[in-house]
Amino acid sequence: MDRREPLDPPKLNPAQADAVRHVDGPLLVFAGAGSGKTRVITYRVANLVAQHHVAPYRVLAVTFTNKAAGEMRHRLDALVGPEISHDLWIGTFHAVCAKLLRRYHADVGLAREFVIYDDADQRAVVARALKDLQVDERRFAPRQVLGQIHKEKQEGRTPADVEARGFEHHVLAKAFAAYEDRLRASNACDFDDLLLHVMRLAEGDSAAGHELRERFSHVLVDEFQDTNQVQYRLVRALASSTRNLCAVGDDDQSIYRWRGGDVRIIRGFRRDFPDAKVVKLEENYRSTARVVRAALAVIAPSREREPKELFTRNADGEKIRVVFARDERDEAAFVCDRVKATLAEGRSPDDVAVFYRVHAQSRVLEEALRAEGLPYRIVGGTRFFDRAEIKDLLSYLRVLSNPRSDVDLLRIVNVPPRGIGDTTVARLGEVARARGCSLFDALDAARDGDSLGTAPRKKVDALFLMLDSLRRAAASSTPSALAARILEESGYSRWLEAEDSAEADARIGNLGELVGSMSEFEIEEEAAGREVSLASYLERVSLHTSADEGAAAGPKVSLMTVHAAKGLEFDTVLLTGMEERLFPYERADGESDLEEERRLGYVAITRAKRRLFLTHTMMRTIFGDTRGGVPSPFVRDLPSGDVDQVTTPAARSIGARPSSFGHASLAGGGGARAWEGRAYSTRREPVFQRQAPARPEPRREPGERWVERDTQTHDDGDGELSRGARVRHARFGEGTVRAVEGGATPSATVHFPGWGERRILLRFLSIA
DNA sequence: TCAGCTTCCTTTTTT
DNA sequence: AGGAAGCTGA
Repeated sequence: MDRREPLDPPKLNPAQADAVRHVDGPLLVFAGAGSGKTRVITYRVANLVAQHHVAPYRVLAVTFTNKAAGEMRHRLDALVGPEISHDLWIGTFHAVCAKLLRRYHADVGLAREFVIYDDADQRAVVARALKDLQVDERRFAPRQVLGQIHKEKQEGRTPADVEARGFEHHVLAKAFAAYEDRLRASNACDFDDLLLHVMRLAEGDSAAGHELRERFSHVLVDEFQDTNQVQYRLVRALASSTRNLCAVGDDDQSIYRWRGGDVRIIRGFRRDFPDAKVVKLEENYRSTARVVRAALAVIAPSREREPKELFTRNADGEKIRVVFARDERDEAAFVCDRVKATLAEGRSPDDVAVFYRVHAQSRVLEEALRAEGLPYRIVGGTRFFDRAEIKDLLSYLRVLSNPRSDVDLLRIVNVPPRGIGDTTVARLGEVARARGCSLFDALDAARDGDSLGTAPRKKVDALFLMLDSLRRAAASSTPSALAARILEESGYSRWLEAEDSAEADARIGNLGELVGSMSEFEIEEEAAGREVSLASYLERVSLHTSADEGAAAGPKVSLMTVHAAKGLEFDTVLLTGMEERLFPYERADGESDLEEERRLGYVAITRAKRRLFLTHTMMRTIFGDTRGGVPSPFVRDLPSGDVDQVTTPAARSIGARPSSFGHASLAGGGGARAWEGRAYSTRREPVFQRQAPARPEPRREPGERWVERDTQTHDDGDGELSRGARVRHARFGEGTVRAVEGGATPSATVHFPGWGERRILLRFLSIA
């Protein structure tokens, strides 16, 4: 994100000042897009602490993402100084609750080492529960059932509540109950539980509940329009002793209904807090007047909005371009063209963003950018921590920390292969059930007795002994050292090495990175004076995800879904796929879903600071079928006076006319050109590619399988790399070599600015 | 145990 | 179209 405004107060406008000055009692801030919300939040917190002597540790500010929390912390560091900022409670809902549960775990029936199950773990639990229930697998897919369970949990309901809804919910209620039982037995939580546990405590009569309600004097919630019922009840409870609850958000930007966010909460806040002070931030400082008008035109038809008047004093700026392309490839060619033109103006690729409604649209865009050698990054997508080898290693660590975690044990019981197949695992499951113990204990029990044949018994014995010895090692070593030992003693490293494939090498590299990041974590935590334990590392990892994996080095065009774009801003925005069925997405039907699509369109448009393109195509191939494209109704809502129509040559050559509005002005030049796909790029404007890299970087991170496909980044390792050399790594960018290690898999220790020292296989480095 | 085949599905996604 | 997950045969 590029927020480089100075931290010393530019003048606050009256509304902003109003919000900042408010001290006691409930406060609701409607923060329009680009209205300086973050500034208001941070100044208000600073004001509480500095002017009103509120103890920093009694201020709680919650966000939805780590990134938002990090930014808030960063800004407050600058405003009030690190010593004070350090004591403020700033974090995501989940991180804050995890921290509280570290203190109150016993009150909710968890052991101190409880683990947090991610999506895949949760699905595994549901799958096992469903198997036990012997329900029709076709009617009850784990994924679906898990989704239902989350929906219930996000509304704060229990299996009993579901059961009470009637017979047709019986299976769901049973599965839900079994899921909860299994989590509890595993000493594990899902993400919802972190919040639910704390919410129930804070609403309850226990001593812990009383403490929780007294703990914070001021509670602040960012992106309040996306809160779900549980989150709302949680912050209400936490703020109940003082009622100093400050909610900041914009109902027009509520786009997460599908994951529990309930826009009615922000709209109904005044009903729940009739004495709330309400402030509306309505002046937009981000965008040109045309962009603001376009955004307002798109959101205007929405019903049930909180009334507000977004305005700007910025100049009109450039007209918005609505671009009619032939198909998605032509659209991509247009995008490339605009990127080049922007670079030719001397701007950075960082200034440009390409948005789409669904990930499936990204592939064609990527291909085109890559073919043109334009640097780009995909924001979102698959995460480092979802990679199989990473999850394996983490499962080892989690089993060692919390042996009751069956899901983790199951994951690694035969990885690497050690002759403990499905049959043996099933037997172990029976043992566990018969004794009412965990799988880990069943492992121990099966070492003698006759539940297993001789051969499997030996294997199980060996596994148990290995885990047991690692467990003892766990007590006395750092997480990173333990991880290294696991890789050694479990045979995991040897297994991968034996595979001797590019993919296996990549996996080894990933594991190396993980271990490296663990040492980094240890150093950081020690420096901050915090206790370093396996449990604390695991917690950090569970709550920490792709968004923080860092935008790697080098300026790049950003590609992302509109959802991922919320909260960001860019000089130039290309909003693609503005067609019926795609945006609004066809599966969003029903009035309230359409309203949310509209808000999504509003979010997309308001990201643009200066220049905005909306593209649509005549036909599009997606999900395997080709369809004709009708311009999105949102395009038709745009104010005609602020829009220029453009038709790409390829589209024009097959007779496309911007007929959808009738006030079109055609882009000049270039008569009919070929039918072939690249028509547009054949008449590209003169481009000075001084910014474009001579050779395109390999495509990488987030989003991809971690397999190095690009041979030119290989360094054959014949000694030309030495201390002090400048090298480049796909994820960490440029760095300086500190040491080189030879051997079968030569590697180097490299210092990357912002990342610290990493040990990296030479094959992943190129000379910078 | 595993590669290769089939079938199914496909919005958005943080934690 | 393309990916993931499940299944089957060697």
